[in-house]
Amino acid sequence: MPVALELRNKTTTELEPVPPYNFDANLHKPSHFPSSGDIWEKGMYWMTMVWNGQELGLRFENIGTIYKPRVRINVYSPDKLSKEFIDNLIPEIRWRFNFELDISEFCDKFKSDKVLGPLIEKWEGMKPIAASSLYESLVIYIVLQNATVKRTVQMMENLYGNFGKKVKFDEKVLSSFWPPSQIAESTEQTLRDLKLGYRAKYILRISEQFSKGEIDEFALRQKGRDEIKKEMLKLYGIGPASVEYLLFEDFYFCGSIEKIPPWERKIMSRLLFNTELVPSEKIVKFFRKNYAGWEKLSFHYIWEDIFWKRKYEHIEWLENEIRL
DNA sequence: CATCAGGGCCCTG
DNA sequence: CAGGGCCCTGAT
Repeated sequence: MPVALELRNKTTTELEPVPPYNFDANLHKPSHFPSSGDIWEKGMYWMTMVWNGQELGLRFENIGTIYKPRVRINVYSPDKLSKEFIDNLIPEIRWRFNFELDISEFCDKFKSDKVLGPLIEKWEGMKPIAASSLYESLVIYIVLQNATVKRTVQMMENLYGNFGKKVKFDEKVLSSFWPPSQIAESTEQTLRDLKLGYRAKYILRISEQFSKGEIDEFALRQKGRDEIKKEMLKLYGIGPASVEYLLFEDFYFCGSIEKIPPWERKIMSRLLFNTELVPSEKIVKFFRKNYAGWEKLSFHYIWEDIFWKRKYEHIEWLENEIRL
């Protein structure tokens, strides 16, 4: 493992997300698998980012409240960054951490709801957060496929170790992503040796497409849900389950649920119906009936809440559903 | 020891 | 449109 790249230069800025914005519930998603690419503590968040081919370290500090949100952001880099670079970076950060989306209507509408009310009380201002580039998200969804958490983590860390870099900033050493070309110039066998299995082909092809500039993430952000869905399904290795994640977590569409993965189905059956396993349609209908227009975001509140609980207390039945 | 499912997707018939 | 095959790993 090579020594970490030192990011000695620091640029600081302060930004104001659209309220309500819940710093901790947005910068940390306890349901996600652990990664060496970021660290969360209450009120503070560190992560790596590659922007215009430049490795960066980001540190977010909460200096506001839910209703008057304000975030201090340190951008760490090997050398001093130009004003142009920073001016370019800021809107991207605003997008990736979903500073712009206004969910006040959702919070107001359901704050007295029997199920959502108490959760909005706790997590008001929680939204979907991409944090990653589209390319990086696609890689993540591919290593999630047909794998347990442990295996996903293994694949992800193998990729970081082989193609990514370690960067050091603010006393933290974190893994940073690689540019798509890095994998595009690699081989399927190299990826298979990293234990990616049949996913090797998917990641290779998608890396090639991104490296050739065939996918314009910024243009996609301007398009509607159905068009994005159609475009993403064209990608080799991206099917309905991955698209379901993409539409919500990366493009921030908070409505309609179309597909529920098996483990989410089990956990939701338990939470909503106190039954071992109900049909997916029943869960979909529940959300459509009660939270039309906000189905996915509602799901998200229920989902992350149980994983927040899991951080601090042992939940026997849940442990049995999460295969490590 | 063998078998199998797991936070899917592709390909074939 | 259903179903087999695919990588790897740990559980049985």
